[in-house]
Amino acid sequence: MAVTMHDVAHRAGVSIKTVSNVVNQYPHVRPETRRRVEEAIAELGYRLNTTARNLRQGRTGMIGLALPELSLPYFAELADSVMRAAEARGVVVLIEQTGAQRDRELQALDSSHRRLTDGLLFSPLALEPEETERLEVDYPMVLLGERMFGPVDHVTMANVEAARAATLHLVERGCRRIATIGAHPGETMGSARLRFDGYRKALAEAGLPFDPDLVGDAGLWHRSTGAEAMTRLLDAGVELDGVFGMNDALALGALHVLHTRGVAVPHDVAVMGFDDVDDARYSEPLLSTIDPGREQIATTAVDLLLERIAGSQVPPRRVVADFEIVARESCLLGRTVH
Amino acid sequence: MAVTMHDVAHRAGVSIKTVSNVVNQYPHVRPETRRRVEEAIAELGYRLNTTARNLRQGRTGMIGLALPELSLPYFAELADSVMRAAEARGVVVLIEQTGAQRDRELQALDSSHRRLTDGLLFSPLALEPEETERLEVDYPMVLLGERMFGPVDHVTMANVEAARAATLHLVERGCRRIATIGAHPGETMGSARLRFDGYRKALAEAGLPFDPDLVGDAGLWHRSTGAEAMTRLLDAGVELDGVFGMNDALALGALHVLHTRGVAVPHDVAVMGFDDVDDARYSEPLLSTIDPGREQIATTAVDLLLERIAGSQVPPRRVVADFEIVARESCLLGRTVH
DNA sequence: CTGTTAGCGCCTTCAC
DNA sequence: GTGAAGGCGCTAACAG
Repeated sequence: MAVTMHDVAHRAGVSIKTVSNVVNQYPHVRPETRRRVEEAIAELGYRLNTTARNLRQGRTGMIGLALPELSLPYFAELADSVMRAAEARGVVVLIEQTGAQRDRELQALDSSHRRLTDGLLFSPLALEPEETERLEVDYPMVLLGERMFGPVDHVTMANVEAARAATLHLVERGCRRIATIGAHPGETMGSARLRFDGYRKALAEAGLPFDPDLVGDAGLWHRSTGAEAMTRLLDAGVELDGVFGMNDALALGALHVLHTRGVAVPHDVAVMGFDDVDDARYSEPLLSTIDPGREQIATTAVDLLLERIAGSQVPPRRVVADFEIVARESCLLGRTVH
Repeated sequence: MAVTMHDVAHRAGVSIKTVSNVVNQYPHVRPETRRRVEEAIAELGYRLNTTARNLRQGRTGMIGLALPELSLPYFAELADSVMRAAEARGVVVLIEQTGAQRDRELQALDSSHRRLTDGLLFSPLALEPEETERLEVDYPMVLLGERMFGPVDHVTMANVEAARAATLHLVERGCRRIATIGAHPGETMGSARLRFDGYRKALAEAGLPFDPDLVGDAGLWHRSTGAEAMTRLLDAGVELDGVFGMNDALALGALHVLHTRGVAVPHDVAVMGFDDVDDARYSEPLLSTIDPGREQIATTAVDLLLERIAGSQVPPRRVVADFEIVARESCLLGRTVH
């Protein structure tokens, strides 16, 4: 069977408690004793039994991460960041996919995984704002994303501000007819609505008129839907010199179409995305975009959750991550007609 | 504190063992007793403590999945399939990223996660074939991918055969000058080499000459590198009427360039990818590709691993998944000059 | 600084 | 068909 602390203690000629002290970095152990124990550990190939520790301590050392889909680049990269942040703090992440389906999101709140984790990072996409009471669960939880505002900690992007900044960035580069792609008409919250609001805000501030003809709807935020929306705009003959894609996939789809149609980017049309997904570093031309602070979101969310797990009872907090404009080729300066 | 079996037993007026029997679907429980226990469970909101069960049973009910990166679409979708397969079998998946770095791959073999999992599904990308002895670990493991052939169970794609089939598919559609993109010159194993071998095999069978000018190298298998390779081929003025991308990202990058250059797909050039990634369903035109049997790979790998965990001592097995040609628009028939 | 004791919540063994 | 006892490997509390 597996080597236990008992075996190590026996071998090192100490008690089991001393072994525990060494393993747990308890400071008051005589160096000589510590050495003997460490030697025994090495010789026996001992490895701590996490399950036993967890049972004893009443925690599992794991946190859950429930997200729509790993195959959506933003979430894959978010998962990456969360795992890194968690690792740095000594906890392990258990990922769960909800497929952005309402019932599976509800299920995640009550799945068997909840018995295996000390808390949950929850990124819902389908739950409705009216269902916030479902978020009143009896375990620590931190919400990610824009979707809900229940009585729990919440880490979110500066959607409005960042979209505004992206649009203004295009204005500063000389754009006067700026289209946006990815709108969800009728939506009252959620990223599409918030980013659209930021876009309009920027136009207003810049003294540019809002033109509904410059708005490209796109339900799913994929390359293909971005390409379709861009195609519709071009086919409609709308005059434009800038495009703000509400995420990078949409913007990349738009870039693709512009290329195909012989529209020079950034010379004729400048393009901004949103998310700073890995792909944006590999496009032609390189896509300018918004870094929404994914790292910060991940580390903050993990920290808030760990505080709750540690027993913090402060009122629900709301953290908005810092964003940054990532200026690349697709909206280089110097494109303006002087 | 949490509700325990003891509480339930007390409430139902039975012993703790009876509760355990009910919870574990033990058949010989009087219906009346079962009902009483189930009632008590519901009333108290009892949930089994998995940690305690795991400690007692000496297993964790979790399996590890170590893969290069979730942000690579193929692996994100593989993770998805593995999680589904595992769920159906009542086990939970713990994902770990290695970044395709040799040291982190080695680390994964010995990380703290190993104490939390009953076994490991390991998909290395950087380890060298000479290092197969590192795979002789003291826990159940199943290898995924082409990279290594150590003394462990291995589930792999039919790389050579599928690449051959993809290339022949282009031949059947009338292609005579078929380029391939994604080659890794000098590689002796790994997907790039195997798929290249399949490509050459198909050419030979079809009686077509192999022309080194039709081979586009690409170290990383991204859209951008695919686009670059395609650009180099076109710029070199090589005559071609078909392209086999060694994965979908490469093929999608090539599609993009062909579009930009005004080359009609599939009319002038037919294109095949490999992997059947989600994106292939959203491109313009839709990308024909190879479904390498990801679902089958996932379910088989999970099954093999669970057999090992259950104690199976049979010699290492090697399973090659079935593949399928997914014919979409990018290589439609009727493009041939008759 | 180190040893002893007593469980964490569950399942297995063996009675009854 | 059900109950009682013991222990999985570890750590918290308290001695010494």
